[in-house]
Amino acid sequence: MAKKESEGGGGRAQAVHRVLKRAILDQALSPGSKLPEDSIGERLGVSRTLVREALVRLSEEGLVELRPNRGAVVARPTLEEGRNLFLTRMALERLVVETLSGKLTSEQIGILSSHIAAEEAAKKERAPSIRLAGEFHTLLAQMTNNASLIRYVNELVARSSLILALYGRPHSSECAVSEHQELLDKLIAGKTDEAAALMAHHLDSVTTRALLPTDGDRNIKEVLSAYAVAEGLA
Amino acid sequence: MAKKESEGGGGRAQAVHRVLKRAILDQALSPGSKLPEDSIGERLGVSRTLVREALVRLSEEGLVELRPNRGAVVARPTLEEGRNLFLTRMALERLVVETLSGKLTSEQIGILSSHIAAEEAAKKERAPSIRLAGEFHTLLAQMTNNASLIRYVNELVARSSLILALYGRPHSSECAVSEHQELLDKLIAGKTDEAAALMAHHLDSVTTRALLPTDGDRNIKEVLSAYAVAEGLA
DNA sequence: TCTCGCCGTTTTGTATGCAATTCGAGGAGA
DNA sequence: TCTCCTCGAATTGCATACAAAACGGCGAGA
Repeated sequence: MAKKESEGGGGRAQAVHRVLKRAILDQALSPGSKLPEDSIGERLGVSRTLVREALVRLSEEGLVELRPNRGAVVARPTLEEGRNLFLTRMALERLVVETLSGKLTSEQIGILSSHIAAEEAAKKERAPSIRLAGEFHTLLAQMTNNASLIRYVNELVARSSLILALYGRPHSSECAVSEHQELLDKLIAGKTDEAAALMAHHLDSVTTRALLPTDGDRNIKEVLSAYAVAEGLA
Repeated sequence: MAKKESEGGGGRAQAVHRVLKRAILDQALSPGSKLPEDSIGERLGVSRTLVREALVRLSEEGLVELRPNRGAVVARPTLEEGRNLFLTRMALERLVVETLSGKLTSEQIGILSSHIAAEEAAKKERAPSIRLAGEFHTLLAQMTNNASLIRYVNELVARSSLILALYGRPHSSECAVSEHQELLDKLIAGKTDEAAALMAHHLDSVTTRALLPTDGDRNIKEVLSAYAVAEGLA
């Protein structure tokens, strides 16, 4: 009964997919990074065929951009795509809380509570805390038992990491852990509307706190100012 | 400027993908049909490699089930997945109408109106009318300019066809054309809440009218009764 | 100095070949 | 007759080979 392979899924293509996805979400591969089939396959000990399959999957999930004849890169969503993405997230996560409100089992509550504790513990380290914050949302989605909802929330949460990597403020704690705790309380209490409002506020604050400041104009200025100094242009 | 290829996308892999997707949505390939790589490739004049890529894409979209070592088949969502799917659809399409309400340009109104006219005209033919009804929803989503929203609505609408193919009543006109017209009217008038309610009702009626009747119990009984008669058992 | 175009290198696109697995049809044994 | 086993055919999993396209450097010409 023991599995020979290190892990789940099916074949090695899935494994490649998981490796790349993980690397992207950890920002070991940052948006815009090239993903050459050859070197990836060589490094992972598989042929280009499998790397290709993994890249196709990732592109379907929106984590990778496949440019015909020009190779794959880690996706670089625009700021507007980012905002739209959070709009979509909000619509879906509202469904999540509506589905879950007042219906959490004690086992589920335990899982969520300990997850929040883990978030609290990891608050100081940037990379893990980002991942854990995302996982809280996917964990919630998981509990709905709604396959399509789960898939989409997963994708959106994953892509949110990209957005935050690109446009997020360096020090914004993307998800205030306390908000997760509050949300959980409302869900347990079955206060659906309040929970939904909280979720909306929670996601909205991410976009305004971490994303908005300030609309790309500032980014351009920042970028240019660095060059200006280097060129002695004030 | 004239394209050599018959259509859009990029390479031939996308073309294969489109062909298969179209065939599935037209129910030329019905749920459960086997999709052997080499016969498809042979028929389409491409190698298994490209068919494989297309199948991977389709499986990511949820239209095809990829069974390791056992080939691909057209997906057969369960009834429960179906219901959940419509729940998800409702959440997303609510966002669509909220986004669009009161903001349709006259050009867009024209497009939608003529589409509704086309639906009306094709009302009698089963296959095209199903496709057109779906396209109305994807058309609306398209107009939001929200990339992720568009993608998900597209996927969900496509999968809805599968659901209806599997569990839909033979004669249920899945989307009453008049409801599309009403919805459009509300959107133009900017009556957001009414439009949202209408959309909710519209989708809900699909699940209850076409899907619910009646919860699988009846299906089992029906199926068994046929066999019973054949065996002289009542 | 700047631009354009040529050509070698690198990377992707696609087909094909071989090994591994599954499926199904007999056939032996009970 | 039923079950289980074996073996061959069909199909997938994966690697590799070759063709085509893009990238980059270099030199010619303005």
